Amino acid sequence: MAPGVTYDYDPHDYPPFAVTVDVAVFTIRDDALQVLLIERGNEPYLGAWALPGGFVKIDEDLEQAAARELAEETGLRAGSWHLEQLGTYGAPGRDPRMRVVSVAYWAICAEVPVVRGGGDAAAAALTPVEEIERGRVRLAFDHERIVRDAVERTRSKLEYTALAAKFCPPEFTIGQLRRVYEAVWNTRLDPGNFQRNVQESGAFEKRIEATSAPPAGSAPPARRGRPASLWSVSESTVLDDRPAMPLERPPAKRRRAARRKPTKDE
Amino acid sequence: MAPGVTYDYDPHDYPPFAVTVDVAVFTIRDDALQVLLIERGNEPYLGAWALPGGFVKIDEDLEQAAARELAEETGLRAGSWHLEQLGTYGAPGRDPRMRVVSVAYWAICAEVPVVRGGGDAAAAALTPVEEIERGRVRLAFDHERIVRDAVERTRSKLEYTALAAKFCPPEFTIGQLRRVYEAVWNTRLDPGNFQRNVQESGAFEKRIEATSAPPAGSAPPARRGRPASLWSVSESTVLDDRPAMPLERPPAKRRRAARRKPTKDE
DNA sequence: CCAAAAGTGTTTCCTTTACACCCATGC
DNA sequence: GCATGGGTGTAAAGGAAACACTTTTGG
Repeated sequence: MAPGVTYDYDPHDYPPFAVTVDVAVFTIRDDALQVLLIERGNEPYLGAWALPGGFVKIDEDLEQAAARELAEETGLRAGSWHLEQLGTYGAPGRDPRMRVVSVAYWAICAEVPVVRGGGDAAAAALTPVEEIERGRVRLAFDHERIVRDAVERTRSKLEYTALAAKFCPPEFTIGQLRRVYEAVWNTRLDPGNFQRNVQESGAFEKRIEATSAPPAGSAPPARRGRPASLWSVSESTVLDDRPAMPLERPPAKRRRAARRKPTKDE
Repeated sequence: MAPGVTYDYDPHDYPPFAVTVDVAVFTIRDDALQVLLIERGNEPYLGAWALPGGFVKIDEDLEQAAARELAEETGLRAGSWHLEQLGTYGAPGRDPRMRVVSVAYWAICAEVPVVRGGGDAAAAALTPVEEIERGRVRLAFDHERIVRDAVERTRSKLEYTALAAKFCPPEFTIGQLRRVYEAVWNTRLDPGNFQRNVQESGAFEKRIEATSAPPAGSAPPARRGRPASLWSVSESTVLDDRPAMPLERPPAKRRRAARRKPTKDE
């Protein structure tokens, strides 16, 4: 549909809506799940924190609009993220100016370069989702609801897909991947069992055998301990889709503290 | 937001969209999952099959609009269904007349009285989803995509919630509930194991102990065999939410044909 | 009587869990 | 050496699947 097209409908029957997209961009930082927020530079809610977003253009696809907002706010280039529709929020009165229907998206990025306000954002910052879940951050519009829904959806999807890999660089160690799950559910997983599960899931494949060679390039800098092999998502894996991950179910039964080795006289 | 409100935005910056809802209404009929379709009485796609739907009113909530369409098309009264948002479909050009963003919903009804065309529907009919999955029915707009997504979502939700009960009357036998799963996945489940799973899930509770009394009222008419107890969803069960159903996972491993009883000399 | 549906009992098998333990590195 | 993270082995516990069997009805 080209710009300049004329509409042949009667506005009385077909009321005009403004359509926006809002994007919840997640990343792992400081071993915690964080979401990108911007400080609003315009009314309403001037000065409040909100999700990045904006109006959909008349000839623009919805996901395209979300990707555009995401790129504007982070400076990242297309394809370096996973972007998916979350749901649509359109209660009358959610925006005091006009009737707005907002299509919410959520995204996973391995890292989010926080850009100083692009567009109408006064500032941008990564915020731990735990802050929001505890109600310690006041968000504009119904964005708290959107963030809560997005977090739930993210956790849900990580349980049965290989999407966790999108929180990591293209090649990663199994330990890095484990730390994603540990951050998202704020829990601890058994490294040995996790190792096996990743290997046997078929969703990942080993790229670089562990070597003593200096891990150059984009590989994670060795810190300590035995060098790890680097893995990536298998060619055939559809990130987005089930069934991928028979990993340890992170949120289900919380792991008990390690038990002492039983004494001989037991 | 009251009718007659004036908008303070510039249509150049905030282009006007038409917003519609489309509803995929599912029910079980003839032991098969079926979806309600209407035959379009207007252009475009005059005469084609489509999902029930229509324009959202300017002061109407999205779910309210979906419920209104559902009630108009089925004659059912509010509350007798489960209605949930599916996703939003808004590619430019999906409607040749104008730029439309459609918020799709899906619903479960225990039974769907097929009403002759309400509104702009020439006719209405239940159609087995298998017909659509096999591409044997041509649908208007992008409604085939919506139906496929809705079916997938329905199957997914039945796996981990107690929503299957919404395909049954308020009180139902465990056998009725099993037949829902069997219809939705077109499979056979072990009656004994299913029985136990329902009882132990905690999501349901027994209402009426099996009796020889004539099953009057809305109770299902006894057909054959031993009378069954009637069950309903437990007070505390949140239908919509996990975790409810550790039932047999219907689509996963397909059940093998029953094996013969091993002979003694085996 | 037989067929069919409801409901219970039981065995077998497979997966998950909770570790123990060895390996390779930095300090 | 010692702490730390990578990676493998394994025994025990728990749960799912298969199916025999009993109960109660209609025809």
